[in-house]
Amino acid sequence: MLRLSKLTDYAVVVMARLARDGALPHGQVQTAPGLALATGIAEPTVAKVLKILGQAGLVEGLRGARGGYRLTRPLAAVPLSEVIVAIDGPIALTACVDGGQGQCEAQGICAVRGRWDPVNDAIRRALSDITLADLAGPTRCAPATHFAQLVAE
Amino acid sequence: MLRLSKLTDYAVVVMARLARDGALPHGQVQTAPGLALATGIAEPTVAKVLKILGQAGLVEGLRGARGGYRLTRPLAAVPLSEVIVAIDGPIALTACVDGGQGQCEAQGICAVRGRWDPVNDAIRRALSDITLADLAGPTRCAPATHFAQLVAE
DNA sequence: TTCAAAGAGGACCCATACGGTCCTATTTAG
DNA sequence: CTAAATAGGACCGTATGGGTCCTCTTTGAA
Repeated sequence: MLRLSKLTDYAVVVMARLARDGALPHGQVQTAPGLALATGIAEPTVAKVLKILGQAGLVEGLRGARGGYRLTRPLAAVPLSEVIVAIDGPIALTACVDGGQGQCEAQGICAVRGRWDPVNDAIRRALSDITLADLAGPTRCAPATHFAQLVAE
Repeated sequence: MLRLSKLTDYAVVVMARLARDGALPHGQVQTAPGLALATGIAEPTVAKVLKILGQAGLVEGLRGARGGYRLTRPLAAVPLSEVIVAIDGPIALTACVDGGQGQCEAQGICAVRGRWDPVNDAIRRALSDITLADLAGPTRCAPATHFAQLVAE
């Protein structure tokens, strides 16, 4: 089954939740424990995902008390491919295209050598054309600057 | 790293080799040991791949002495997606789209529920538009009905 | 008629990768 | 000064899949 890792799935859910709760660029922040509660994902896992997303620059972490995370870009500006690369690493369907380092032992007789590139490009293109906004759908709630929105959870 | 299984990679190589050596529909057959030698892939692994491809109807196995395998369709009529499905199973990037059976524990609060379908469709479309002929490249040798072609290997 | 060569169909083992957890250090608001 | 939160690791158990092997069936040829 060609599938992406669970962590990537979690990352999409978490980022969608950040947007929904108003943790937009230069907005308020959302804590990892809070996101865990809101998404139903275990808290250490949420923390791990957010740390990785932070290293990739997709979210911004504010340390200290009253710290938390917020997006660095609106969801519509984040292609899905970028999240996958951040969590899973480069998108390359076969090992033999990862640069010249891992020399394939059968390269002398391999009939398809170098021909996977169009396939990888097609996949990357498909995943780049979809943004997290497409996955998250319309934000049902206005940015939760209203207290009523918060307690309604 | 979003990648397909090694077995799928092997399958493409083996099928490309079948075509190259003239094991076309209604043509001569090619044995698993012979293909292993020709491709550099271990013989039990080649046999395993061919058995799976046979179940999927992508190759035809002829039993008995002088038996072997041949393609059931020319490479240009085999989309890459079909090989991936045969070896890896259905193409679905996340678990939550595999029908209703594996109910996601967070389905009540999941913000992206049901929105992965366009992503999966895009991937499937990209992989369906590429045929094995694209991956194998031009067949350098004419179908090996000439004995000279065979011994030249 | 017998034998050898080849596919069909499983069962099985093991290494790797990944999910998941936890620990410690650092930062910062109150 | 303390509590709350992120940052950055280390660590472990399990599940998946790659790879091998064994047995049975089929079939051409001696």
